[in-house]
Amino acid sequence: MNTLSISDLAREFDVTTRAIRFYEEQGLLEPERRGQERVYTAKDRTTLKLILRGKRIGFSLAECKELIELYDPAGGNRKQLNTFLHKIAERRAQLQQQLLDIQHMQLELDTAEERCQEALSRTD
Amino acid sequence: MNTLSISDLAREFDVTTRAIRFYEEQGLLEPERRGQERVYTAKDRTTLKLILRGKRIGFSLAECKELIELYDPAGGNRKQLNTFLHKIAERRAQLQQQLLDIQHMQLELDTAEERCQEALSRTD
DNA sequence: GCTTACCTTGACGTTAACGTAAAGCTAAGT
DNA sequence: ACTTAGCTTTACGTTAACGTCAAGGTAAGC
Repeated sequence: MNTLSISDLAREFDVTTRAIRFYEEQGLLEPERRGQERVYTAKDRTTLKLILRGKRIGFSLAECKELIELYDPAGGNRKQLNTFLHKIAERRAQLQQQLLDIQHMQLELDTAEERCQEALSRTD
Repeated sequence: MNTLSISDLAREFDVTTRAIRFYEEQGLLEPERRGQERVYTAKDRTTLKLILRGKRIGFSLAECKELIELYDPAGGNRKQLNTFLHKIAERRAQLQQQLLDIQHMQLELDTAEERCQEALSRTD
């Protein structure tokens, strides 16, 4: 029986136990109980991984929840799947824009650095 | 005299006038006044563009302010420039991770979609 | 039996980035 | 004179995602 405690999970993914309980409170996780302690399985661990991945991409917890529910009930609802594929497409577009923005800034910072170094060299 | 009103700017960049005033309140913008009305120049417009670009990348307003100050005083401080190049590097790494995360999800959603379509085809 | 470590719930606090009235000035059109 | 449109400041409200006590239960080791 490969089960995990809440702090096992917290350590592994570098989040606080408070955060994990919060995800449960929001309905993203439902671990079993041994007495009143939470017991996490490999599936819960996968779910948490999904949550954190979703967050990194910029999804809200509510959106992460939708994402998770997409995997659970053996795929009942086709419409939700499409709306979510749409959301992912949006994120990709946003990522593309971010890439452009960063490249833009990089260029401007490069010239700023040049000006700065020129000014410094004149001080010598 | 190519000057802009606050709602000109708001329209052009699709932000509210409240947001623009907030940026000023936080010290990111300092437009001139005609009477008590704000008057924006092309330079202010560029600054706002920088702010919004910074935000898209994920910088906080405080960080955006640092960014702006990098261009202003004819480049005085070498140290700040380096710390900011560092921050940009961090954002690029984060972007890379986001790309990976999105690819990951895309794969998983692809298989989820397959399962879903299988299930649907069996219903026929 | 006492300490230590880890777990629980409950509830209030926090931060960023604005939203949203409230209350009023001003210039333009009718 | 009246309405409309756009501008102003002041100030309280909002949302997400936790942080941070408070107060206590439990199991292990000495």
